[in-house]
Amino acid sequence: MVSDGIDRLGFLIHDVQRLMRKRFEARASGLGLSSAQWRLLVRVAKEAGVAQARLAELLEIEPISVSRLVDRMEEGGWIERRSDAADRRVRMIFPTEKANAAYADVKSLAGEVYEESLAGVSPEDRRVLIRTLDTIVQNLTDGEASSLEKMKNTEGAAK
Amino acid sequence: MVSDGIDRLGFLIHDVQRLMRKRFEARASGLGLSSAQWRLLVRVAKEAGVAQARLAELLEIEPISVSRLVDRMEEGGWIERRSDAADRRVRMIFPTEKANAAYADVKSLAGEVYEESLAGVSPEDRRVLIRTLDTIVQNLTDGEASSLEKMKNTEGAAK
DNA sequence: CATATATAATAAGCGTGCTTACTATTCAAG
DNA sequence: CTTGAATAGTAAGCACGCTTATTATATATG
Repeated sequence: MVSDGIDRLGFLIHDVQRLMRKRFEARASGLGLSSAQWRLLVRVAKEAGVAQARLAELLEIEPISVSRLVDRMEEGGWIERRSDAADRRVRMIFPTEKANAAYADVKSLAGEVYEESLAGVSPEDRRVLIRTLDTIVQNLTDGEASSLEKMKNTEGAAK
Repeated sequence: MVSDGIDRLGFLIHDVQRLMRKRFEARASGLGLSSAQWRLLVRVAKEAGVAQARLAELLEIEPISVSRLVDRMEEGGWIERRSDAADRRVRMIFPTEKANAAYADVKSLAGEVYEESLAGVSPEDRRVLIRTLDTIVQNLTDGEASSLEKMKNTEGAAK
């Protein structure tokens, strides 16, 4: 019998994800971006001209989900599709000026939400949280989603 | 400036939630239940006859989401709607035999997924994880979700 | 009684994920 | 060259969350 509340882990993760997304969206709605959209925007801002299939890998969602996300972001003027002369199957995705301008805003918004989330949590506990979540991702990625596990260092590496 | 990877918190939470849900659904698909459905099922199993509005509170989702979830679960033979003679606006939700039988299975399935997720994580780190996630939920619930956060005491209250 | 407000549930429509199936294009093998 | 497999992207349709609006019922008040 666990007295740690491990039996609530799924509920907790679910709640935290939902609450964080909700709060972020409340902030970012002024910019006209959803969390899925800004997630994609960050990738495109860092790697202009990336193909949709590559975005699907990076975001770990299905290509069709990228397709429709890109549809709406193109309508919103955030990104631009261009054909690849070398491989005409490919649509290369570029950020617009508007997108590049919003990138910094969106990062500081996210930082605000993270700080609000972690109010009252000690630096040590924060480290344990991040480390443990990393472990969980690894545990659940190994052996199941065999192909895309190690491209994690595209985001948080810069120090 | 954080060097802890706090800037990845949103990504991590998002990934963990998605991976855990995915793995659970892979397991529970044999039972014909999604994670949203088993979440509701747990509540109904524990409190047969609960009203939909109360379920929305407990699950912290909107009444309309409960309504359509219940639609599908009724079709699937998991739950049953009955009218409340005392208040004809109310639909009381009852688990079927099938649901009660599946309840235990679903709990041990969840336990399996939790253990797989936490492989290699020390008991201390597990405690920190749960405690910190609880804190985050509190931090994000206070002050923003103004309408439905603290009405947990509607339980035994004035009738 | 009559009217106004509150509550329970639902309807309509959107965003974002999924699966399955399709077209267009590229590439490898005969 | 032709055939067939693999890849990039899209279409259709479903699940589950949301917001906003509507219907039915209950309750409070003039």
